[in-house]
Amino acid sequence: MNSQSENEQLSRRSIGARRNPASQEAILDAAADLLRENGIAGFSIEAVARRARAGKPTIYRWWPNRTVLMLDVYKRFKTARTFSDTGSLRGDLIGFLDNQLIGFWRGSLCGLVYRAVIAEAQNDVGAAEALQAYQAERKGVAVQIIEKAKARGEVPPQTNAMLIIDMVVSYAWHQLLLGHLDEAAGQIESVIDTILSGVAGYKPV
Amino acid sequence: MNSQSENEQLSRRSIGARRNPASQEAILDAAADLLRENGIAGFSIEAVARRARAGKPTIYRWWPNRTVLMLDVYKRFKTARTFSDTGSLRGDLIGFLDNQLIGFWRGSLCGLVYRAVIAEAQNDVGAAEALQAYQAERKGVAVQIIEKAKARGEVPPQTNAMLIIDMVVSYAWHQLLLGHLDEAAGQIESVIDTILSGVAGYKPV
Amino acid sequence: MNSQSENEQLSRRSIGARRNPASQEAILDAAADLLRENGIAGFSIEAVARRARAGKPTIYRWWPNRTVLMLDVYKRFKTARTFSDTGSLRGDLIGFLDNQLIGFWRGSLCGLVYRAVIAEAQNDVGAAEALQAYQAERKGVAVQIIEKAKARGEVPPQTNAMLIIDMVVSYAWHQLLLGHLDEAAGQIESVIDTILSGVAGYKPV
Amino acid sequence: MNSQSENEQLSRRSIGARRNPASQEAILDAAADLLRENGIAGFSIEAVARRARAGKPTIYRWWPNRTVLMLDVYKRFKTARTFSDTGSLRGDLIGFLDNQLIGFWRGSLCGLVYRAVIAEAQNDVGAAEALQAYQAERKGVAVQIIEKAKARGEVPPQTNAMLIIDMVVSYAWHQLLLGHLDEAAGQIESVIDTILSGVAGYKPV
DNA sequence: GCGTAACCGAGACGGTACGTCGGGTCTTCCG
DNA sequence: CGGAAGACCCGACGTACCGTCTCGGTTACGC
Repeated sequence: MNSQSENEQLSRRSIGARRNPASQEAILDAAADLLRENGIAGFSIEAVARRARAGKPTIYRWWPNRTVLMLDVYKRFKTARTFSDTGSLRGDLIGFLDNQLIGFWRGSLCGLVYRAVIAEAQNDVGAAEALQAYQAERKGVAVQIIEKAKARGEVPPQTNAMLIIDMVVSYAWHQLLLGHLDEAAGQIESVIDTILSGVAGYKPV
Repeated sequence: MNSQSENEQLSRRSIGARRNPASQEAILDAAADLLRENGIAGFSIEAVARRARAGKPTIYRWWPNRTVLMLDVYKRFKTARTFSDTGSLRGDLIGFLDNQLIGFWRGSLCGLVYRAVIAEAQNDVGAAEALQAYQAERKGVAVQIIEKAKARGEVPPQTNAMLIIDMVVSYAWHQLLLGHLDEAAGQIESVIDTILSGVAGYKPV
Repeated sequence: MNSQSENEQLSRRSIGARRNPASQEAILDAAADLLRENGIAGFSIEAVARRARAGKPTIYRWWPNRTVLMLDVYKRFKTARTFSDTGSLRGDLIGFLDNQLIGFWRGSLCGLVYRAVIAEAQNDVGAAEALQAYQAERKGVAVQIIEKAKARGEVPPQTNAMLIIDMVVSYAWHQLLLGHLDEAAGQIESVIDTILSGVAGYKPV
Repeated sequence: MNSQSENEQLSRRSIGARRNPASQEAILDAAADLLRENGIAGFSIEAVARRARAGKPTIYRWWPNRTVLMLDVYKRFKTARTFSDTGSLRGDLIGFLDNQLIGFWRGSLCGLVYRAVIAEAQNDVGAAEALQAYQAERKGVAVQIIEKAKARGEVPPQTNAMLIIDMVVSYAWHQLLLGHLDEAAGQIESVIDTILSGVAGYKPV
């Protein structure tokens, strides 16, 4: 990934009064590399600039703070993860929890990055807003899963779609933040079944 | 709370070769005050030492890092929250989610502190372990709710108790970290009902 | 002075393959204004370009560095200060020290500009050379005062004209650089008299 | 001079709640070295910190700005330059202009440093005040030369002592700032003679 | 009379330095 | 020995300018 950025070495000047894509690439590459190598602790604007052979102002020009930069790194890896429409609500939710959340985070750098973003959002107001906006957009997409199920008659129209999505995402976040993604991967079906059908054999007193 | 620490003002020297409780109190007070006033951003060992009129080494002597200090602040407020045994699994879980998690975090400084702790745990290995341990202990207690329900015959013996607790806690964490505790307070019953009974009217295709 | 530059506002493009006088005026105006308003500290190529609505390369194209630009601002104000030939060496030197140096610097922006130029010349070789050249030329003119006195027989032919001019200019510089121009204004005659006639009543032991 | 600071290499921690002389030495050494090697241009707080293996805050703790630091470097070299009392005003002034000013600046790093200080004082108010104070103190000492001459009856009591000192110092500054110290060294006697006795053979018209 | 060369504004680029804040370590001094 | 005090090195923060570069557009001149 960064082989390209590394062999361009020492020449990446201005290309006029507009954003230089090569610089942006190099910065995102450097940010990703740093996260991969040293984790969140090794990530700082200073270090990214050094690594990318970019000036700090160039970074601050385009990303107001490190959270937004991290989110950009995140989005960069989140390449076209399409919904695999399985035709059933259960299948779709399992696919969502696996492909878009737990499995996706396990299989790439993204889990690490997302942890950092969430952590950052707890300290910084701007970061919180950026994460908020990103969450809203992602959940808006996921809600469509429920809406399709409503159209099919799998769930009643008055079902609180957002609550269901919230519960699915919540579980994934929790496991991510505790570093339990591997264990969680084995629970995916159980989680979805519980949300859809409740605790098996539950008999209220 | 900090009235005591404020009127002792300028004199709190050593009391001999043992831990000075007044200093510990003053430090915890100062930490809590800072969190209350400026949020997580205003919290630093430096600031706590200034506020508490304590030396930094005094803090480092007793708390290895800021995470542990935060956790201590948290525990200090978490005064004897007893389980209100309602006699039903639904009631107990609602009480758990409300009294021990969402409602508890909303009504005090603790939500803020816990957000900071979780954030810290994403960057720092020691912090992660401390949080891990705390989580395990708390969940161990919560699992008893399910076990009691098993004893009553409300749920079958093979029910995965930890998974249910995980889902409840997950939801609370997620809302906490997104700053949605107020909205979440109105969803408590729906969440528990969904976990126990599933989505109302769900008919698999 | 800058009324013209201000009402041309937003349109000053290229006028072909030659220097645009309007731009040069605007840049010099902006430089002068900045010096007037914020002093030397507020003067930077960046700020001049912003103020003049000019591109930085336009400035660098015509002035190799800020010192030369400052010197141009200085020369711009130094409008036709003619020697008032008083017929006596004393009168001429007083006129020189007053009209061309101390009084001139006090009464206009030029004192400020010249301070900046001298300061710049201490750091930058190019600036030093520019100042050097300017000094040589100005002193060459001033030396004529002495030469005229020689022709009149006021001073012997072997008199070191440059040394006298140096001493006069030195005094002015020193007071300028220490910000003592106002106090120095009252000493002008004493200085010239001392240089010409020595300390009154001096009797070597 | 810096051999000591260089071979202590990597160990210079805190020595408790008080100023560490070793650090101060290392910082002043580094500052002097940088000025010696690269001139004023190579002098920056950043570079001094790097060179001295000191933290920037350590420098800012003790020197509010670079001017004060430069002045400290200057004073450090200005070791006990005693007045050589020659018994005559002419001899004393020549000694002052040579030993304390022109000759002193030529023979050491101090000329360079002083140029930098003067330049700095043109841009920065704090620097100007520091230089002002230093000047006042130095001139106060120099004025004693004239006072002794008054006591001897060499000059009348009403002689403006400060003006004479000002003229001597002015000449030195001017030559320093123009980089003409070498040429000026040959003019020392002429300058003092002119100040004391005036232009030889001057006959007012 | 038309291409082209130099100018113009704009602003991004890699850098250096600024002055500040906090982290975690160390030492001294007092009680 | 405990605790305050605070200095130490370190590194990151976010900002200001530096001087260079490329752009797209605009004349005026020379072939």
